[in-house]
Amino acid sequence: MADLPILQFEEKILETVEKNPVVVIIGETGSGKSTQLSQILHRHGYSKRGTIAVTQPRRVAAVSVSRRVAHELGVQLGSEVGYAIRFEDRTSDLTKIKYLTDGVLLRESLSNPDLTQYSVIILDEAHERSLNTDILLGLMKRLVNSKTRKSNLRVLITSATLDGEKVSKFFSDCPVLNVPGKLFPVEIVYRSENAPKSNYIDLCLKTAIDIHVRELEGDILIFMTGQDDIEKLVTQLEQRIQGLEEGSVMDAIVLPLHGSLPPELQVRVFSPPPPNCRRFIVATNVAETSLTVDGVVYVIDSGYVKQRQYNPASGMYSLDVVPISKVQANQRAGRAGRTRPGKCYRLYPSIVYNDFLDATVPEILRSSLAGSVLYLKSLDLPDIDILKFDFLDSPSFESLEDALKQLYLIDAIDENGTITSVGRTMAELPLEPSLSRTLIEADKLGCLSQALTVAAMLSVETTLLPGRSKGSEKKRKQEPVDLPDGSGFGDHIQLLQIYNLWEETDFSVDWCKNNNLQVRGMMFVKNVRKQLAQIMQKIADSSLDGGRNERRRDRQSGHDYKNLRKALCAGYANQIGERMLRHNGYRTLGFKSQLVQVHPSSVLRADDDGILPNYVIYHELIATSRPFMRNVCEVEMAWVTPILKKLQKLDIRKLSGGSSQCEERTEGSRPILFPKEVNAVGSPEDHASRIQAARDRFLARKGNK
DNA sequence: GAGCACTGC
Repeated sequence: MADLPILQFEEKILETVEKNPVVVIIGETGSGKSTQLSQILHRHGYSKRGTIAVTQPRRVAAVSVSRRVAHELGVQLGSEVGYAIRFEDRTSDLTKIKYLTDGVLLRESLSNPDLTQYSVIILDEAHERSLNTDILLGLMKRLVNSKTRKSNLRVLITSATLDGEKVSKFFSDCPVLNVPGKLFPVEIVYRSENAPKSNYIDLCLKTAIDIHVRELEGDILIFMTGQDDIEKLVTQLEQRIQGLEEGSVMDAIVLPLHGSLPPELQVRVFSPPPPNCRRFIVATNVAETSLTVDGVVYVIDSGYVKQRQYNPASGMYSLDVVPISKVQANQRAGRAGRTRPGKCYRLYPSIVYNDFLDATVPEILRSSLAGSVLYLKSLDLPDIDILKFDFLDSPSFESLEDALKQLYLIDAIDENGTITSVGRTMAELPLEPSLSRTLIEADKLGCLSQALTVAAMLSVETTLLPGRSKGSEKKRKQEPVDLPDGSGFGDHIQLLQIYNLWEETDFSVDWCKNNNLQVRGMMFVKNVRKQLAQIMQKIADSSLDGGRNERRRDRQSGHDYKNLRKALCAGYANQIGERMLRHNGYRTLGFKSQLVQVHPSSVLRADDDGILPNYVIYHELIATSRPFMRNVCEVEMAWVTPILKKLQKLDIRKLSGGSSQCEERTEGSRPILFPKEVNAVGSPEDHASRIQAARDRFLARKGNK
């Protein structure tokens, strides 16, 4: 600890923080910023008039860093030093340094907008630009300029080299302090411009084998885009390694590493290799920030990453392979220099690197903003127009208006854009707006218990069902599992039935395993459901122990889950599909109609003539090979009609509080015009150009600083 | 008849 670079800057940091409400700290990896900044301020009395908060984008980081700090200070975790993450608050009245996820801090500011309990707020890893961090940045700016909060708040923001100036500018040119890191030098090897074009998996393979044959010992970390490519490369690497002449090179093992890998296989990368054996770790960007693998000396960087993007014009998500940013490329390279000098092989020429964006396009420019806009509306910030909220990178009008329309259709805001009482209740729930609206409706219709289960299952859905790797596919076919089928009504109902069966086994771990369900995922669902139930308890009309009655009612009414489906229809009023005549394609209803299909993984059942229901609600639209509705549920026309009437009344001018499109809006000194016609299109073909346009806007703004 | 990177309340 004594030799951490940041400690040499203690005086300078204190002096700067003393004089300035906001300070940006550029701290490279190994600088010790995450553990030391809070302690420096604590030592010098900043914790006397309030707690020092340090936010982290990830739960594991909040826990592990606070543990380190408690250890360094020689105190019990949970006393002077503690942490707070969802489901776990290990702080007490004694706590002076509190590590928390940025999501938890956002929840806290919902009940105490001035955050008066804190004397200092440190936003750590702000350069990752998570959606939550970006909203916090905007809130912090209001807070330090606020006249109501007199208590002298200090805000520290840690960022990456390439982005510090921008953050400083956002906070009225606040000072920027540079703290060097403690990484070993990493030699960067670019691909030659004249090298022949080649498939990137082949390139990875060739480069990795070259390193193995020519270079000294040390593990190799290879950054790929996804599970498929990883599996292909792993197989090919294993074959090539077997083909090498025995004794000519050291032994080698190849390990895949990605998010959907079962935890027990993930941890393999943390156990050291046998002696005289090189490890090839083939990873997605989990290995960039979330997981740190020791022993890596060589990094191979494909230059690509898979990113999820939202297109507000079509309401559709897509998952695209895009070039990484310079910040990301440097982060990847840094993984080679943690224990000794290393090498990073970039599979692209340096001119390609120079063309990368400085920083990754922030999440706030790539997401549906309904939840965030509802959150901001519920804060009741004085004199605030949501379309003019001061973001570090403002989302497009189109994206904000899309959010407003969605919120209007599910009754969270009225026709003037004002938050409703339903909307306020929704904001209290840690769910996406469609699901929180479903819970409120379900409460009215007497099926809250069921809706709680569906909402909980859907909010962890991705980690739940078995991986789709070929191995497990085979396994599943050999011993077919007997999961319920949603009685033909669709996926929401299936999720409910699965949970109910699990509950009947008294939440048995073995039952999960036998049915190919991820144990940790299911446990998380149970926790989420409990948390949601507690929040609903405070506001619910009906009592919650009615779960059994609900089920009995459903049995009596022939298992049609009518009330639940009706509640879902209210929650997903902005996500309804109407079947086309004579075939099973659907058209989405709403302000931007799309032609879509039910995702093949759905359990929605066709009738005897092979015809699907006339109306369905869907959880999300995802464009892969074609536009699909994922997670659908049958609804009835009678429930849809009133929604269509409401849709016709929609007036975006009123909704956005008078500021319609085409209004001039200044950003810095340069006015930006948003032409009306951008909203008129929305076919999937537009999508690529739309993402490009978003990137261009982002670049233009950066160039304008 | 397709398949999805990573987080978080």
